[in-house]
Amino acid sequence: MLLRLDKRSGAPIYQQLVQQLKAQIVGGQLSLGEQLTSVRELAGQLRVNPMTVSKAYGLLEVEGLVERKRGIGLFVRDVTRDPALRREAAEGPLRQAALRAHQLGLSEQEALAMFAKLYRELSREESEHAESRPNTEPV
Amino acid sequence: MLLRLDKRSGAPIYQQLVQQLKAQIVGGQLSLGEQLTSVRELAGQLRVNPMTVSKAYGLLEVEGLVERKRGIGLFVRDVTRDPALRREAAEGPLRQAALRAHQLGLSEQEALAMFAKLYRELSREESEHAESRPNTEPV
Amino acid sequence: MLLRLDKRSGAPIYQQLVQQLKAQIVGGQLSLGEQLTSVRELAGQLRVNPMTVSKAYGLLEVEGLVERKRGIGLFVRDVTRDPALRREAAEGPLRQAALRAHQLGLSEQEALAMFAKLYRELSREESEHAESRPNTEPV
Amino acid sequence: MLLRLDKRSGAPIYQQLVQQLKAQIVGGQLSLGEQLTSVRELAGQLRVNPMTVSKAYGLLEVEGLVERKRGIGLFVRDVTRDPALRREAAEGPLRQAALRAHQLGLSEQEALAMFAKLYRELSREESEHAESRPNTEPV
DNA sequence: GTGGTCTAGACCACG
DNA sequence: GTGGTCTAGACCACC
Repeated sequence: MLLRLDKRSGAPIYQQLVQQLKAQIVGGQLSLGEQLTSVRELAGQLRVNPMTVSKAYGLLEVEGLVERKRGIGLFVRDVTRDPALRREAAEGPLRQAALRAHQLGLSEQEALAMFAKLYRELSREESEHAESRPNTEPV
Repeated sequence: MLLRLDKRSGAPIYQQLVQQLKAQIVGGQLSLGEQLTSVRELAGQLRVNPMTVSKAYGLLEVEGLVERKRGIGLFVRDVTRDPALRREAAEGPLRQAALRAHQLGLSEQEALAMFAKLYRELSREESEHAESRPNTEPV
Repeated sequence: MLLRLDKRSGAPIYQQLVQQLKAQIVGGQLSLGEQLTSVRELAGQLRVNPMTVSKAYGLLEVEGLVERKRGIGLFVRDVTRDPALRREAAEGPLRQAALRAHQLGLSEQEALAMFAKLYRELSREESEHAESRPNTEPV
Repeated sequence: MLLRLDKRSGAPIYQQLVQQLKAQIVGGQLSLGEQLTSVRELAGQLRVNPMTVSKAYGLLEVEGLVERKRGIGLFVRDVTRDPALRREAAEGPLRQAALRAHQLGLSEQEALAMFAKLYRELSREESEHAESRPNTEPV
């Protein structure tokens, strides 16, 4: 699970977790039946209070995106992965970023170049993840 | 001033204002010596309490980006507009957006297309603004 | 914490708080790691609105003198306690007082005597504080 | 007239003026019948809006410390100069200064030494004033 | 329990 | 008209 907390954003941590986990479920990065990292381990990796992780997981369960198997863990449920929905879910952060780039006076070309570069970095990081990635930041 | 509040983001309103205003100052959208929209007017436009706007303005003053002229208003101070700084300031939101797009399983191409479209919408909105200022949101 | 608000001074309450707290931190009356009186309690003791105290605390945080631990409280950060800085920080109010004494035509001897007396009263008050904390003003 | 504005104090300028002028009248630095510096000149010297000086003068007149002779200027009226009153009037700023020194952890000895030094500087400045002092800060 | 944010509305200082 | 301060009270996030 590729999660990144933005301490400067001002948004509550549990909310950042919910949004990112939800995105990965809807986006298929977390596949049906996959087990979520345990509360304690994730809390350790993110250096966050376990209650915070627990709260986020709780909200995912309430929304029906995740299923709790007692004594075992949380698992991703079957979920509509409608491409239109996914694009819609991406719109908020993208608009936010476009706004900021615009306010900063970056040209469309500059902004697009930066965006593409950052996107590729993420892809690269995750593939490295997949190979060997025991227990360290970033998650 | 093109400002957009994201009620869903969880970040405090005054902080959203600070970040966006700071971006416009550094980005040159608000030029040196220009007067900021008055507290009361901006509060009215954004349908927000004047104290919230005032708090944001106060923080900008503390940071030295803005100067208060008593009884008159707030004015943009001289500020370094180093392009490198601007790109750096844009990085946070861009990375956030790239992350979300990636988590949602959007391809780089899809994401870039959406980003470009949103950026252009902003440019269009602002130019329309300039022509005829209908006294409505967005600001 | 020995804090005294001067209602007649015309200076905003939050600013009086900031200056006095800053002085105590730099002066070592509030030691490293010590927890500040909670917003609500201090507000109660000073008979002031909690937001006013909170605003003062917020400014101390912005200045880096104080650290917020979420859900726990505010704590004094490590800070240079250079004696020269302390004397410099004392100069403002001392000059102010000297000026007023001079303007009122008090001789140097008279003024010094009054100053010494007032200083000793403060020391006495604080030591009494330490022994038995009667839940009353002054703080 | 030896007047000093403290921009950092947060107290309104006109109030600082009132207090200092009042002190000089009660203290006898401004003697009976003496004419106050004109609004415009004082405003110029202090680099302050004339309305601010005017407001201060107006309040002195209301309090009966000063008399307006139309077309000529303001003059100091006869006023009780009870020494006890003068000491009382000095107490506020002195206590303020003692508090700050105490909060900063200055010893009584240190504080007294600083106070004495500042007091003497004022006396010296004023005597220099008396000799030749056309139009520059400090007033 | 901790601090933080926001609102609505009153009042002040300054030009 | 400008910005600023303060209050009272509601509600949130985190431990």
